[in-house]
Amino acid sequence: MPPNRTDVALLALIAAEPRSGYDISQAVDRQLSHFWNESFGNIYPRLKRLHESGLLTRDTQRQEGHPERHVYTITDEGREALHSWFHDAIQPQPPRNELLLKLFFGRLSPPGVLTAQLEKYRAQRAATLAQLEAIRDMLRERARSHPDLRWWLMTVGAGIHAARAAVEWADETLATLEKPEDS
Amino acid sequence: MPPNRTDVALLALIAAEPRSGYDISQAVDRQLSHFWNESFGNIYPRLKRLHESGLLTRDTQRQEGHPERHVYTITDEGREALHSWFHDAIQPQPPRNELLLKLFFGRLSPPGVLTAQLEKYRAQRAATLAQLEAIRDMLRERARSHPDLRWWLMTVGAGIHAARAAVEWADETLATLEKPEDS
DNA sequence: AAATGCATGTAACGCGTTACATGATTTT
DNA sequence: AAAATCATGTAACGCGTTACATGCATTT
Repeated sequence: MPPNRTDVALLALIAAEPRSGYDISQAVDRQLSHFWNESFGNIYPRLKRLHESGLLTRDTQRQEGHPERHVYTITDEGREALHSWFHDAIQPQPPRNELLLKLFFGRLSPPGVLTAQLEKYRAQRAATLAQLEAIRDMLRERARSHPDLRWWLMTVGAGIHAARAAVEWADETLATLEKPEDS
Repeated sequence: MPPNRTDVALLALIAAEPRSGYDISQAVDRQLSHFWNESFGNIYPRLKRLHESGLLTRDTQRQEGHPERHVYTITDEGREALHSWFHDAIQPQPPRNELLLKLFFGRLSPPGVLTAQLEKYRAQRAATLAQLEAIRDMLRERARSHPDLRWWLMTVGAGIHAARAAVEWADETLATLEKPEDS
């Protein structure tokens, strides 16, 4: 039985360095958020299960005043599972693009509404593009000799290409909407 | 309470023309599959609920030899719900891109594996691109005066832009992987 | 004879989110 | 004094998928 997607994400994060549930949540939000997400209520039970099935070990750190901190480390068995995941075929997530759904049925829409939706979308994607370009530049400067640099640049690059394409498409589409129907 | 995403998709499909559950499943697979999906086991219970809450009417057609066919039509209340959905802000689906997850942790991967994954992805996206371009050309020819043409071309255009960007990114990334680590 | 298509639905399950619950420390 | 941060977890729920269940008509 292939491990589920949350499990492998947790395994990879912990394989890179030992972490607690809280650490993982932070790391996802700070470093993976443009292509991955995990919710609190899912992380903790999953870590528990991974620990129980021997893919992780747990180290409880007691600190005065603070609640206990459970730091997880990957085991050899966990590393094996991680390695086989890298080989596994990628399971594409079923597409659900609500903007495209609205556009497809655009004829049924009240006039003007979809133009507004598209403009908002365009703005969001342009903002993402700028943000990712800034991250890319920052990485090239400050992480010049980090062993993960090339891998990080790849994922940022994916976001940049996608965002750029989205902005171009939105502009093209908005231009079409301005023209009369019989163009 | 805003209707859920499956409900609005069903409403839109039925607003465009009255359909049965089976018809909907077909239409989704044939026309929306590159940006939307619906599963059988979800469509039927949802239609039932939409009917019960008055957004759809149901017309039962009996045919000899065949099981009954339940054709749904949208009501005024349903049309209202649909209109307000067009105004609603788009709920972005939380990102989960497994390929990027693998790449981000690429340093932990057995050598060569990610190159193979990327090549496969590149091939898939290139195939999608060709397919969408064919659909676009076909639409421009055969649906020249269809009132939905412009809307359909927009969604196809989104797919084309996205696929093209994906192929370009994959090529760029594969080129990086061929170079030695210290490039 | 077997496979495919038409046609409808239910049951069980997995996954993940949101809200709930708690409480100290540090910053504003 | 209030808000944010650190830190862990549980409970309830919603959503959607897969598998189950049925059966005729048509095509191969």
